[in-house]
Amino acid sequence: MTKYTIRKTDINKALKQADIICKRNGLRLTKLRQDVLSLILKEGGYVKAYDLLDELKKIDPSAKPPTIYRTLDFLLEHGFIHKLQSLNAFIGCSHPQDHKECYFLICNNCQKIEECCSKKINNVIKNTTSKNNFVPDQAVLEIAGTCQQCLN
Amino acid sequence: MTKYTIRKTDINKALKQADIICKRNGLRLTKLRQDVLSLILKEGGYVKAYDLLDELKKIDPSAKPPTIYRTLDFLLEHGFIHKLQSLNAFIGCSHPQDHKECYFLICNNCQKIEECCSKKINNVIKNTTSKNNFVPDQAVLEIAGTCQQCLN
DNA sequence: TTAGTTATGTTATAATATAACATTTATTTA
DNA sequence: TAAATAAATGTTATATTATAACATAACTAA
Ligand SMILES: [Zn+2]
Ligand SMILES: [Zn+2]
Ligand SMILES: [Zn+2]
Ligand SMILES: [Zn+2]
Repeated sequence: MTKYTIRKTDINKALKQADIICKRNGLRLTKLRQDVLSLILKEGGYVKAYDLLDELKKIDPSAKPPTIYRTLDFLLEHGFIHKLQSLNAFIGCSHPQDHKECYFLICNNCQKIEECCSKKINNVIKNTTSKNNFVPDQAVLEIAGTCQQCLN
Repeated sequence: MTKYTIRKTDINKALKQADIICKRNGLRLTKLRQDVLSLILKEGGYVKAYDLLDELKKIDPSAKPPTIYRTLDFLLEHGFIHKLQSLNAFIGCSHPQDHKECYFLICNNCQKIEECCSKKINNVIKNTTSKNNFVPDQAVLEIAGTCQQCLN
C-alpha cells in the first residue's frame, strides 16, 4: 500500500506539478483554477464547496456557486482533486497522475483523510466483478473508521 | 461472489422478512415505514428521495421532506435499504441481515444496480487498511461500469 | 393513570448543485 | 492582422438534497 499525505511544504510542489501536467496536455490552468486548487491544497483535509466559495470570495468577491463548481469540475476531470462521495466534499490529490485506483481512509474521530493506492485492492475488484461479467470503469471506495493516531 | 437481484415476486417476501426482523429486535415497522419500504422495493432499481416523496404523497398527501428522510433513516439504520453515495439515491436490500460487506455494481448504460457481497473483497480491505494501522468500520464501495447485458 | 419514550406533523430553512444565457478571453484559420 | 471559433468566466435564477426546531400524537412501561 502506498500512502500519501499532503504536507504544507508540498503545496507549491503540487501546484507546479499541476502546471506541468496542464502544459503537457494542452490544458489551461487559469488564475481562477490555480487559486481554487491552491485553496484546496492549503486546506490540508477535505473541504466543502461552499466553504471553498467563501474562501475564494476573499480573493474574488464576485465568485458565485457556478464559479466554484465549474472549477471543481475541471480539477476533478483532470485528477488534481477528488470528490469524497460519502461526505459531499473535495480533497486535493498529492500525486496527480492518471490514477483511478485510489481510495480513502476517513477517520470518524479526527476527520483526517488518507488517500491510498493499492494494486491489490484494485485487482480483487477487477477479478471479482469480471466473474460477475461486469466491466468496471470507476470505483468509489471510501472506508470510514479510526486512524492510527486516534487509536492511541 | 454472491449476487442479489430483487424480483417483483420477492417484494412481499422482503416485506415479511422486514416485519420478522423488526419484531425480533423490538423495532416498530409502522404503516409509514412499510409503505415507504414497499415503494422502494417496488421501484426495482434505485430511487431518489424526492421522487419517493412524490410517490408517498399519492398514499399520504400530507407527506413532506422530513417524513421521507426520517423514514429513510430508519430503514437505512436497520439495513432494509442502502444509500448509493455516488448517486444520492436509495435502493432496497434483498437480504436485510446484519451485513456491512455489500457493495454495488452500477451500470452507466442501463442504470441497473447490482448489490453484491464478497468476503474476499472485505478481507482484502481489512488486511490492507490494517497494514496502514486503520480500523475500518464501514466501507462504501460503488463500482460504475458496464453490466453483462449492456456488453452484448 | 401518568410519566416517559418514540414516532409523526409542520414550518421553515440550510446545504448542495445546475440550467441558461451573456460576456470576455484565448486560439485558430483565413 | 482580422475575423471566426472555441473555451472560460460572469451572472441570474432555480433545482435538488437534506435538516433544524418545535408541536402533536401514539405507543410503552410503571
Ligand atoms: Zn489522487
Ligand atoms: Zn483520527
Ligand atoms: Zn444489503
Ligand atoms: Zn447495463
